[in-house]
Amino acid sequence: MALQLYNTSGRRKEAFEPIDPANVRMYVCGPTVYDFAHIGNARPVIVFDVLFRLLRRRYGDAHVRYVRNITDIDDKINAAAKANGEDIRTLTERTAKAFHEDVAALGCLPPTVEPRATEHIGPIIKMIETLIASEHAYRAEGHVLFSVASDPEYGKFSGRSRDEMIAGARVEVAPYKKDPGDFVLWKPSPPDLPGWESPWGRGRPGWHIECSAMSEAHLGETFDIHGGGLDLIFPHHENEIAQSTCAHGGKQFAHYWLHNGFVTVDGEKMAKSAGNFRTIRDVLNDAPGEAARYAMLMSHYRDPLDWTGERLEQAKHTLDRFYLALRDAPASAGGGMSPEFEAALDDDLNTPLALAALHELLNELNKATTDADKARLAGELRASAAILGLLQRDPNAWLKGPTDEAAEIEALIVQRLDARKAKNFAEADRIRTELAIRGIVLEDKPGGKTEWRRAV
RNA sequence: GGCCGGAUGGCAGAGUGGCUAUGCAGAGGACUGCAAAUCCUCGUACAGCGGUUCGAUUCCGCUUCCGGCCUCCA
Repeated sequence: MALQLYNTSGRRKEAFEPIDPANVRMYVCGPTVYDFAHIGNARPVIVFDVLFRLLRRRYGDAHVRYVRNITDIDDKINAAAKANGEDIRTLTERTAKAFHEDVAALGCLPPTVEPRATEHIGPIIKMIETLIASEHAYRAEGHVLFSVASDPEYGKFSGRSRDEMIAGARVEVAPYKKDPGDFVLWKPSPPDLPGWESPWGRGRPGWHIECSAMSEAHLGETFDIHGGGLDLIFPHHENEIAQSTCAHGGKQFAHYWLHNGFVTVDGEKMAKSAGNFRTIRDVLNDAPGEAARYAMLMSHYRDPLDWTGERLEQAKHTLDRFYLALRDAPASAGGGMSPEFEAALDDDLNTPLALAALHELLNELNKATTDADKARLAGELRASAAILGLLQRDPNAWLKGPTDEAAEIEALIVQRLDARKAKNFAEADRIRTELAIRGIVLEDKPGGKTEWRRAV
């Protein structure tokens, strides 16, 4: 079955067909690096990582080009640097590094290219010049603005008319704008803030133009998939489309637009003022990244997701069950995705249904009686889960966790086995309880062997 | 005010015009010295009101409630 994706442009599922049948190009809006990333930022990174992995499986690793930018020039960055008394460059480097560590812990592959806005000032200026030359942009008091009136298609993507936008505008309109909807492509920058020389004086780019310029630089004028959070539909993506199509003589920008839903925490929108701001770091403190990833994939990417401690616990517990089965299965070579699993992902990345398919495999694996069946099912389970970025670790590493007391635990287990052989069950239970208090769970396997793992 | 998306069992969460996923928690059973893990069985949910239909949780309309966006935002 062919991959179906829900296209925000048109608001329906469509069969995915890349422009070049052999190569896929995808752009996803990345983070603005001014602070630690929160759990809401993690969602698009994980969701599009799953899509990246699925596309790589289909088209080959070398045939999927995934670009995710880093916005390292922005008002919030300037403000945060000032508040910290930190150099701007130091702040963005530090924050970008933290972001990389966080998403790596969540099991996300690095994108093919990770362009930075500050490294694309040349292409940005060039694109703005093109827009001015074709009268889609104009200069006003040191700024360069995009003229929404010059683009009859403006507003179509996000489904709003210009009248509505004006009527609904809740922000004071700068007096130099010809139209209240016009947005900044370039703005002046004072000497104490980052800026670049340009035909319009020293300044810096607006947020929207960065993505248009960087996607063109790394994917060309037209590419296949553009992703991001739901909140970016307007104005960010609407503006990107306007800039890129107008700069490219009306050529279509991205063919498929994918947007992930929002994450709330304990039922409420995350806000520092509400005290429910949850960074990826906070979450990684409570659980392994793989559990957080599983918890994220429990909901369909377009639906809202409420992040709770209970959800994370459940994810952790469920992964224990999978790794328990994998631990006891014979080593398996390769294997493919299960058909049910593949069909679920093909249907607009239905990860909850895909996880259900994984549970079917788990159940079969637990019931399998021959080594051949076990190896086959374990292989299929791992090969399927790999697309979700799950179940790729060594089961014992997952179940036992980092520990330097393994030898001591093993010794106690031997003592307990001796006691059991002597039918001294009181002593055997005493040792088991002692370990339980330390968070160690024992499992007596058939054949007199005892396994241990860390309790959830 | 405008535009969009939701409402499913104790919780999480798919899906479907009739055969009513999956996981967690819970109950009973098998296995076990007892456990743990695993397996088996069980609970019969689709916000409300109308309409279409032989039949609607699924399609249509209205109502209520919730969330997102309306130039900071994943």
